[in-house]
Amino acid sequence: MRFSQAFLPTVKEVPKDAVDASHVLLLRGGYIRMIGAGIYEMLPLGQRVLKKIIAILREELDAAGCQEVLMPAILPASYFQETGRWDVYGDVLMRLKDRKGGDYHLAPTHEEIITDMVRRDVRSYRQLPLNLFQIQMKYRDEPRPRAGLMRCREFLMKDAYSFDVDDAAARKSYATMRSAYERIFTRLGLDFRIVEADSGQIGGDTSAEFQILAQSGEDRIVACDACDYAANVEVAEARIPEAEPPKEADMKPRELVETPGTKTIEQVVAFFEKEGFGVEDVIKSLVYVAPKADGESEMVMALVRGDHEVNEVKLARLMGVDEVHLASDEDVGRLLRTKVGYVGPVKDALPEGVSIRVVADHAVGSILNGVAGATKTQYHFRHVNFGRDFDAELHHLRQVGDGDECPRCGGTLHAYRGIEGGHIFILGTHYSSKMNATFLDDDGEAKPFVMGCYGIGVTRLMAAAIEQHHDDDGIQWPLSIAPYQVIVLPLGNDEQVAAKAEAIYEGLKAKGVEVLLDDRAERPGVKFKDADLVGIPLRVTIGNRGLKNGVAELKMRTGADAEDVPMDEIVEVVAKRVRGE
RNA sequence: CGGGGCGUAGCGCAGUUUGGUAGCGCGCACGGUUCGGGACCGUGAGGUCGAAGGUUCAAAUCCUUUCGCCCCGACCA
Repeated sequence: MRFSQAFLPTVKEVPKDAVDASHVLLLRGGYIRMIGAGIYEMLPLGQRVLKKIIAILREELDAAGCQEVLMPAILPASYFQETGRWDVYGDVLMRLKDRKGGDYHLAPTHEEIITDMVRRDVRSYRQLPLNLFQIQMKYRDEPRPRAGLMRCREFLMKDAYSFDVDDAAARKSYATMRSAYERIFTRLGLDFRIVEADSGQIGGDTSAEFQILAQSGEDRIVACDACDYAANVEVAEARIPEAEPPKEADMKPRELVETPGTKTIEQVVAFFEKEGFGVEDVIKSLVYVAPKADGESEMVMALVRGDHEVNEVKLARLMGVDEVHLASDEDVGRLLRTKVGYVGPVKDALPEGVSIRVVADHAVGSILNGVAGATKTQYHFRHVNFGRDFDAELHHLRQVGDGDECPRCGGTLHAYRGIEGGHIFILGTHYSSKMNATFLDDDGEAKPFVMGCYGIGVTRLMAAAIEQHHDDDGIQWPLSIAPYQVIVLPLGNDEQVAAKAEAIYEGLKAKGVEVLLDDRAERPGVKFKDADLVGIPLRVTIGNRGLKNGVAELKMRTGADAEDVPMDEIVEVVAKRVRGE
């Protein structure tokens, strides 16, 4: 492609609304343009990158035995009504009506449709296993689209769905997809971790996220430095340190202390620190509301050490609900007759007749002579002990963080930020049983398909790759997904230089290399800046200087230095480099 | 949904407090000089100031309503 003919509008100034590196560089580099919140156009360069990613996906999925299908983006409401997601999805679903007033929506994901597709035509175990995938736009009215392609309302997604006869077979499909994903992410040039994760609304018991490590990632994960344990902090566990429970003999008498103006842990610590108490002596008591499916809700008191945070996903699992949220000041006042900030678990201090479930993190069980709220506004207790002063169910309840011990091997966990690039699930019969999708097994019985689903956010990967591969000057595409592999820069207006560049351009094209020739009548500085911004992996520069010595300059986008290559070898050298030789 | 910010030329912004002929930089077009890290000089095109209503002799500027975008939080296969 000739730069002079390319629709490749690069921009010098940073667009006002872009913050993250990938967003800024995709806009500046002429890859995408925004049309509305979370809605983008792909310009030619962006489309080329997408096609590269898609090609890798297709190759690896085909190799894994998957078959590609295409499903409608616009769906009648009936399918999501069958599984209840018409209601569950709430405002995230882009709903619309046709001229007759019928309910439709844009597909945020396709489990129902694929299940329907399979139940129509698959009747026998002999037709299984089956793994179907699609690559297409999906639609979610996100509460907050952000960061360019990172979180969009319309986004390109690859989803695969497996159908098996039983759990064992489903696990096999899952394992196959897991290794296919490892190959895919590796080929995309991404530094990633496979982490244990919460399955969320989609259901199912086994799932893993493919997290792309990046400072700007929305997710927080931990990974062990000694074994391959890695998990999203939502579900991460840490080894419980072998701590002696407090001995009766060491317990001091509990005392009520007036502590005005100490609503936060920080204030409590400041108040008690001259007496030798630290933040790890404080018992943080938080009241949560767990809304049950039947509309009722239960209150629960969750205890963690002062320097720890409650893991709300784990708390919700513990309570058997989808989610929990902190109780409002009013809720707390009504139940415990105290202000938020002075809540505590001490039994004797709770208002008469009040009973509340109390759950605590293991670390709370081993605090000796701790500090806790007195369930009385402006008061705390000192010398509070588990067992003597309060009871609680001990669980893994806190958020795991950097420096915690690995639950598997005792190694050290490190914290990272990640971008969720893929998520694979074993769904079981969650959808198939609701939708009465069954096959006849070899014993002659009708059984629901055992399903799995496997998603990759294609447009998001494009952004994630940039988050991981850029510098101050621009993008540094991995060779496997770069829009062009090589950019040829003739400098100055020397006709011989132009002719030489032309020859190299043609030579590379003839060898199947994807080349961009910057034949614009621009000054050298402009061409260099644009080449760096756009992020083409290999750069061949031809100038007067080199021409005199019979050499072209070859530079990797990621490298610091350029090397001189004899003019008559440059095509072959570059072609080899592109082939990875 | 809560908090904050912003809509003025293709892009980035000033002008709004204190109403009075809409400006700057980049980009774009033309001419000239220049040519290895976003050159310089000259000329020029380009704006119903997000939209609607109101106040006023007069509104980018004041008032009301409304739409959109960004950031933080809540939320999120």
